[in-house]
Amino acid sequence: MSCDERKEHWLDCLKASGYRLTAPRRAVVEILASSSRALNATEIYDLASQQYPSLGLVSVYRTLEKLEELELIQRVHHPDGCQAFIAGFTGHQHLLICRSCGRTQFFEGDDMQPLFDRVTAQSGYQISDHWLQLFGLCTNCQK
Amino acid sequence: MSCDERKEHWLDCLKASGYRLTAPRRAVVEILASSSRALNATEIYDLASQQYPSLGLVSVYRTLEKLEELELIQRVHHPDGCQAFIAGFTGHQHLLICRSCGRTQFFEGDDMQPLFDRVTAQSGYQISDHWLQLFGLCTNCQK
DNA sequence: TAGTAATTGAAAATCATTTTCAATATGGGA
DNA sequence: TCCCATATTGAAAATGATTTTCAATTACTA
Repeated sequence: MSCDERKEHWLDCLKASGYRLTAPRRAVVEILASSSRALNATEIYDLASQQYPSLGLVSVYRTLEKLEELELIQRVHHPDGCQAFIAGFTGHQHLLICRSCGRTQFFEGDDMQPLFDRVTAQSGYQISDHWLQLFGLCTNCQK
Repeated sequence: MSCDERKEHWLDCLKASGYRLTAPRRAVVEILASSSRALNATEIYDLASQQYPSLGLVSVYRTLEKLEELELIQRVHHPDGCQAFIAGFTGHQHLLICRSCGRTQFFEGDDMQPLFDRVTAQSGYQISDHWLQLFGLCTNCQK
């Protein structure tokens, strides 16, 4: 899915959920759908303001709220600050984050089920959700 | 390691790193070393104030900073708010957190190395750190 | 025990987020 | 196409968490 396709998909989802397609929402979607690193509200505001100067920071927060509710974006928790968001198009995914440039991508080949089963057997917990992120240096930043 | 042993261990570590053992630090260590759920600065402040009323919230923040630096505690990121801390005595560990009561424990039996190797092969990233948390219901809260 | 430097708590400053509210703009229906 | 109900907006104020500043205090070494 290209950035443009993703953007259209997000706008479709917003609309399908009864939300109006407004200029502030388009501006936020535009930025976040095409970012390869997690951005927080202020960063999105700064970037989107360049194209749409009258944008308010509050609208960024409100749009993030809706995109998260629709599971179109997910929260990224860095070891220190949190509250950044990255696009994710099939609900929950596992992240691989570059410590140096912030580039973020998803990875596969990780079936967590065997681990969940082992932990359930050991602890008795009923596991409903999980959270996995890897940090490192991307190929560019290793040079 | 019992709570008391953990507490003594933390105080030893602080001392060994050149930090002074003061009443506010003892109060924070007392609370956090014996908590089975992650607590944030305010929660620690409220609990510790009961025993040591003149404690300042700022000292809680400063003590958390040092305990984290010494890797005696680790940050817990809930899907929503973050910034809570839990005791962890061998550096980084994987958490299992009850969504209902907040009880937090560590789990084992999860060798992440094969996964890291697969992801490295696929992505070229040099993986240096990771972050794994499971959420669910503990045996008590399933009733 | 004395002296000094680390540490303290209160207050102010800062920063992120949420709430309030009157003005505006979207999109369904005439 | 135009109207209108109402969702949405941005500004400002309120809130909440964290950090900084600073003079007073305290821990610990010599």
